[in-house]
Amino acid sequence: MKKVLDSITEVLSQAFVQCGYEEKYGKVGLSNRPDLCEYQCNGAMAAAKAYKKAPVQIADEVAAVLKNHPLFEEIVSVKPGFINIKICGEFLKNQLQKMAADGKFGCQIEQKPKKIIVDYGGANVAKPLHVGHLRSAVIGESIKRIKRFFGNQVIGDVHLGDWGLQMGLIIEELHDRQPDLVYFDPNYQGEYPKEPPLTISEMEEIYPAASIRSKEDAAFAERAHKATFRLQNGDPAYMALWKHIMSVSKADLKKNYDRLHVNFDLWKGESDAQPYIPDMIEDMIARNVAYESQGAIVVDVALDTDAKEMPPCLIRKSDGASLYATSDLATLVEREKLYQPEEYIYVTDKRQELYFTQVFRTAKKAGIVKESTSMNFIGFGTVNGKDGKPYKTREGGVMRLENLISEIDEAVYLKMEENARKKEVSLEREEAEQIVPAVGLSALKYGDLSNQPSKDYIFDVDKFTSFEGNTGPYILYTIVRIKSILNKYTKQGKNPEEATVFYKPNSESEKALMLTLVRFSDAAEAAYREIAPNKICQYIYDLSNDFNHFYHETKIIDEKEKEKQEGWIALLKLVKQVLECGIDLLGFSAPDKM
RNA sequence: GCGUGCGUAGCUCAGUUGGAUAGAGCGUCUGGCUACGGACCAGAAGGUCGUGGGUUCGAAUCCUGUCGCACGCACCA
Repeated sequence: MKKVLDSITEVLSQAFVQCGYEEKYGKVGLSNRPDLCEYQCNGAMAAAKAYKKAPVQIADEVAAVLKNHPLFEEIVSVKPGFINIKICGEFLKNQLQKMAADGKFGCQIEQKPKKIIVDYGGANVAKPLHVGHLRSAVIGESIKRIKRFFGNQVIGDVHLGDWGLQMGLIIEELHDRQPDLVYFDPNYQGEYPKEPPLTISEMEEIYPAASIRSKEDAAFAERAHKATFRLQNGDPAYMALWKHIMSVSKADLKKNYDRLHVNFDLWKGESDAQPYIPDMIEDMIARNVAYESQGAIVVDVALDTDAKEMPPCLIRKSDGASLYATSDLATLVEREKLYQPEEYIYVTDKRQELYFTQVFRTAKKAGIVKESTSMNFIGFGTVNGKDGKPYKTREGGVMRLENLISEIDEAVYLKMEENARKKEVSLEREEAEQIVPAVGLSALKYGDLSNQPSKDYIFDVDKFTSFEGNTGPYILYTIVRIKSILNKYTKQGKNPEEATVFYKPNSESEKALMLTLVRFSDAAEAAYREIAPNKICQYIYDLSNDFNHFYHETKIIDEKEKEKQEGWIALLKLVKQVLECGIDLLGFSAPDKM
């Protein structure tokens, strides 16, 4: 469906041509003076120079031509040379009618859908999720949903850290605690047990303990390194143990990600890439892409155009061990073999930008990834506390994600309790248990996503969980309120489903709401194009505000005129759908009550 | 040292890619609402866009000098 801006631009462009100017000057944008107009065209000022005429004169000519055009309620030229436009309510009404019938609310879906792999999450097996994992999960999930909304085939991969030193640490710690386990008996020949030798809560305790111990006890650290090495060389006992650790940990991670409404299509990890490493490195050396330098194997990735120094990409350490880059490249080998995506998006901490530039260049130079494949790095900033420093626990330790969520949920619960007290109703425990996580999640995700991904932001529980202002709960509240009105309408014995015909705007606030509504596709497309979920937040916040403004001065349920009331119900439904669509793109959903 | 990013209201952030009087929220101040659609609404105060220069009809936005902060600069992930 054609967008409002395009329709107006088309008309303006024709008018410019008719007056003897180039078509390109007819470009129309949103007004930045809503008090004066809804849309504006600045082309007359640009044209003034080219045609050596006063801008006002040009604007006057164009506005005169369009004076009685049916699309406009008003079109005037003003002082320096702006053309100010208000569009006709009837046209707006028809536009909404089309928008409501369009499954994507007027968004232009990708003509040629792409296959895209989004690499996000980055959890480490056996280690608890912490604040650092929050942004990757939240931003990555939203990006995945946005890309998918525009028709692409998107594969989300958690890309677990499942092959590192933490495995050796756990194995050795377990060895010391339960030396009788068959995994540690060198003479054992039988099948290894199907039941895991440890639970998730044991593992949660064992890993940090082992990690601390390795820093104080050099001999233990050495043993852990050796165990890791043994595991990576396929020792059957350790492999059996590793599989148990994996399954226990994955189940727990899944549970935690589910709570965040973060769903991965693939649960691949570094270990999956290991089989590809030897051939890959050999091939890169054989084709002179990689070479030896100071005992290590490296790939030159510097370009003449680089302003900054670009160190070579290391793919094998001088001691023969592989690195993060090795595993990332081998992962690409596997992904190309299995999926051949046309685009990659990595969502990680922005401090890794240089590193990923190296990996991307290496992948292309080595021919692992085609030149035409786009490889994007979305780097996010740090989650800080109110002091502007990385968010920590009160004791100064790493903040676990679980605790962060509990902190938010607790704040939400207290607010709900307080509100219930004000209204003098009691808060049903069962109801609260359903609502609190939903509201908490909106607070957490909206608080994160409303910032630009690349910027650091301050994690402020009070601000995020506030039911007022630019927050997740405020958006949810708006949706819940609409649901409540629709319920009331149903209780009058009417069916909201039958209210499908829009009514032309008859108040300023109603028109403002409609104008914001038709802007959805612009906001969503900008978010899509720029990989910027914060644009969705900005938009749904505007829409919520416009809606609240409108409903405040409109008595919908008491309206006697049937057509008008039905038009409003249709409008409400569309606002609700668009808001729900918006929060779904952000990765959360609204409860029925709150 | 080299490089990258960022400096916008007391605080947290926007700013449609060069347009009119730089916008929101929180906080502060004033007013409305005994309401189950008020977790809201109306209004006020608050700014030399870090700072100096340049480009042009026009700059928070582009170029440049400078100050401050954060981050990164091959065998960690």
